[in-house]
Amino acid sequence: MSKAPTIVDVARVAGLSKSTVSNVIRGAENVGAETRLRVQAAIDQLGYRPNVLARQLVNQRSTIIGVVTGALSNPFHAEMTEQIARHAASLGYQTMCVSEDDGVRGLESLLDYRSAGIVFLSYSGKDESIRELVEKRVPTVFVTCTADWGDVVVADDRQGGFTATEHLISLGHKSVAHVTDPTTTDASDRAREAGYRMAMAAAGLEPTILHWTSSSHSIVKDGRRMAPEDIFKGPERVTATFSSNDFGAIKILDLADHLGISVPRELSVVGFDDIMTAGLARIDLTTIAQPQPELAARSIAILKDRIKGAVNTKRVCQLLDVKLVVRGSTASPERLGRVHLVG
Amino acid sequence: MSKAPTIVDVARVAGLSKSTVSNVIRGAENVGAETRLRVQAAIDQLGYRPNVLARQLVNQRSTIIGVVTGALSNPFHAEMTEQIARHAASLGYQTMCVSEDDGVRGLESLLDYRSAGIVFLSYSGKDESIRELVEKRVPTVFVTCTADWGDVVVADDRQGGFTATEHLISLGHKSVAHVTDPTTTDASDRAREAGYRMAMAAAGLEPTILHWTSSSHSIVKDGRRMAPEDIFKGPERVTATFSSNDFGAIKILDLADHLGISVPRELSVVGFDDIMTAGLARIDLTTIAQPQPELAARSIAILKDRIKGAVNTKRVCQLLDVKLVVRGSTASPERLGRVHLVG
DNA sequence: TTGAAAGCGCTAACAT
DNA sequence: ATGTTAGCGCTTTCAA
Repeated sequence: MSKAPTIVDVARVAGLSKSTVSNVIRGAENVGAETRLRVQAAIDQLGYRPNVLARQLVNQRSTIIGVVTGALSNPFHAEMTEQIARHAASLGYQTMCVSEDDGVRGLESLLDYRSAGIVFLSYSGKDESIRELVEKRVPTVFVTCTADWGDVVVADDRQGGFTATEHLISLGHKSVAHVTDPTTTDASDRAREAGYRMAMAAAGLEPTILHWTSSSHSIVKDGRRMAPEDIFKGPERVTATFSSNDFGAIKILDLADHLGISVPRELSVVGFDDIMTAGLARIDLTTIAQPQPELAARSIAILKDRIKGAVNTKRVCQLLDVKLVVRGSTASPERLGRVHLVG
Repeated sequence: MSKAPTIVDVARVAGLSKSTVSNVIRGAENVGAETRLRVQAAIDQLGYRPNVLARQLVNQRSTIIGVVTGALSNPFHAEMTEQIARHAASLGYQTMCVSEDDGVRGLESLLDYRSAGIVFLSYSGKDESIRELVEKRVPTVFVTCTADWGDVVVADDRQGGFTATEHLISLGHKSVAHVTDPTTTDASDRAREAGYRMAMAAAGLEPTILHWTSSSHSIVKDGRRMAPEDIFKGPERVTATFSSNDFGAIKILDLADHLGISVPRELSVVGFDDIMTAGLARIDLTTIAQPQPELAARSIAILKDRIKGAVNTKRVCQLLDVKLVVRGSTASPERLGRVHLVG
C-alpha cells in the first residue's frame, strides 16, 4: 500500500482541477451537478479523506474544542466532561481535555492547536494570566463557573445555596456550616456560599465556613485549624453542613462515619451537583441537582454559534434552574437531651 | 497588535536564515553557541511560538495521544484517563479522548489528526474494523484490555479473579456468582472471569454467571432472565458475588440495599479496580486493587518508545500484580438455620 | 462553472 | 556552521 491519496489524486482521477475538488469537498455552491458526481466517484474510488493537518494550516484553525477542567476524580467533572465531549462530537468537533492543574501550559497547548473554542469547566479563575492569553483569541464559554469575559452557562448557584441552607434551617438546625475547598473554589462555589450566607442571615443565624486542608486530620473552621471531632462533637458542635459539591459532601459523610457520628441523627449533610454516587442507597445524599445535560448542551451550542461567526454578539449568560433533592442525609437536629436517651 | 510572528520574522530579527532558526528550535546539533543565543534573543523579543499546525503538516504527525475509553461515568475510566493525561502531558503530549461508544468515528478523528499514538483503555474490542483502521499506522497500547496486535499493559486479571473468588470460597461460600456487563466486556473482564472459573473448578463448585441487562429490574443468570430478588433470596440463592469491576460491585451493593438484603451478612460482594468510592466507609467494598498509576505510566512510556522509533521491536506485554483488599463487604455466609433466629 | 497560482509556516535535504 | 530551496496538502482569490 502506498501513501494516502491527496486532493490532487482525486482531481486527476476525476479529470478536474484540485480547486474544483476542493469546492466539492467543502460543499461550495458553484459546482455543476454532474461535476459533483464525478468528484464524489473519484473520492469513493480512492477512499480519499481530506488531510486535516493541511486544512488546519491554511485555515489557522482546528475543529478541536478544548476543555479545561479540574480533577476527573471528582465525578461531577467526569460526568460533565463526558457530556460535553458527546455534544461536541455530534457537531463534528473533537475535544481535548487539559487539567486546570496544568495551569498555563495546558492552555497554551489548546492555543497552539488553534482550538475552535474553549470550555472552562468549574474553573477557579485563580490564574489571571489565563485571561490575557485567551481573551479575544478564541471563543470561550464558562460552565459551572463565571468570568466577566466570555459566555457563561451556570445553574442558579446562589438560589441552590439558599435552598439547601433553607432546607436545613427549616429542619430546625441552628448551627449550619458551609463546607468548601479553597484550593478549587470557582465562581459557582462562591455563589453557593453567597446563597448560604443569605439564608443564614435571613434566619438570623451566624455563618460558619469550613475549609478542607491538605490533611484529613484537620479542617479550618472560620479561619482556625481544628480537629474534625472538635467541630462535629461537643457542645458548640455543627449539626448540619452544606457542601459546595457532592464530592465534598461525601467526604463529610465519610468523615462522620469514621468519627462514629450518625447521619442524619447527629449531623445533616447536603451536597450540590447530584452526581451518580449521591443517589446510591448507602450514600443517600440530599443535594441540589444541576441539569448536567442541559449545561453541556448549551455550552457547546453557544460555542458553535460563536465559531460560526457571531463574534460581535453580546455576551451570553444563561442561568439554569436547580432542584432540591431530599434524601436521607438530612433530618431535624437531635435534641441535646435525647443524646443520652438514645446513646 | 498584528499577526503572530513566524519563523521568518525571527530569522530577520536575528539576521539569519530560517533554517538556522529552525535548527535552533528543534535543538539540532549543528549550530554555533553564539548563533543559538542570537536566535533565542530574537525569539524572546518577538514572543515567538512555533506554529504547531505548520509543523504537523510537514511532519504528518501531531503530538496528540488519542485515548479511546468507555464511559467516564465509570470512575475507573475517569481515574485512569486522568493519570494517562498527566503522564502524557509530562512528556509533552496532549491527549484527545474519544468514547468507545463513538465507534469508528472517534477513531477516525484520532487518525485524521495523525495522533502520535493511541491508548485503548478497557477496550471491548467488539469492533473488528478498528484493527485494520489502526494497525501499522500508529503505535497502539492496550491498557486494562488485550489484543494480539499492539502492546499491552494489564494487571494480572486472571490471578485477580482467582484470588477474589478464592477469598469468597475460603469464607465458606458455595454459591458464588460472577457479575459482568456483556455490553462492555473487555479482554480483562474475560480474564477475570477465567480466574473465577478456575477457582470455582478447583473447589469443585459450579460457576454461575450474572449479566446486567438494560433494565434494573432483571438480571440474566446463566442465560435466563430473572428478577434480582429471585437470584439473591430463596433457597437456591447466590450468597456471594465477584463483579468484574467496582462499578458493577457497587451496583450490586445498591441492589442489595434496595432489596433489603444485608451485606455481608446475607450477601458478600467483591469488586475489582479499587476505585476511590470503594474505600468509603459506607461502601467499604472488598476488591482487587489495580496499580492505576503504574498502568498509566507504563502505557505512556511504551508509547513514547514506539513513537521515538522502536518500531521493529517485539510486542510488549506487561503484567502487573494486583492485590486483594479485604474490607467489610465480605464475610462467611449466614447459615440457613440462622436466618430465622436473626430475622 | 472551472482552472491556475499563490500562499499557510514549517522541516529537511542539499548546497555552500 | 549557515543558507537555499523544495515541498507538506489544502484553501482561496483571481482569471478564463
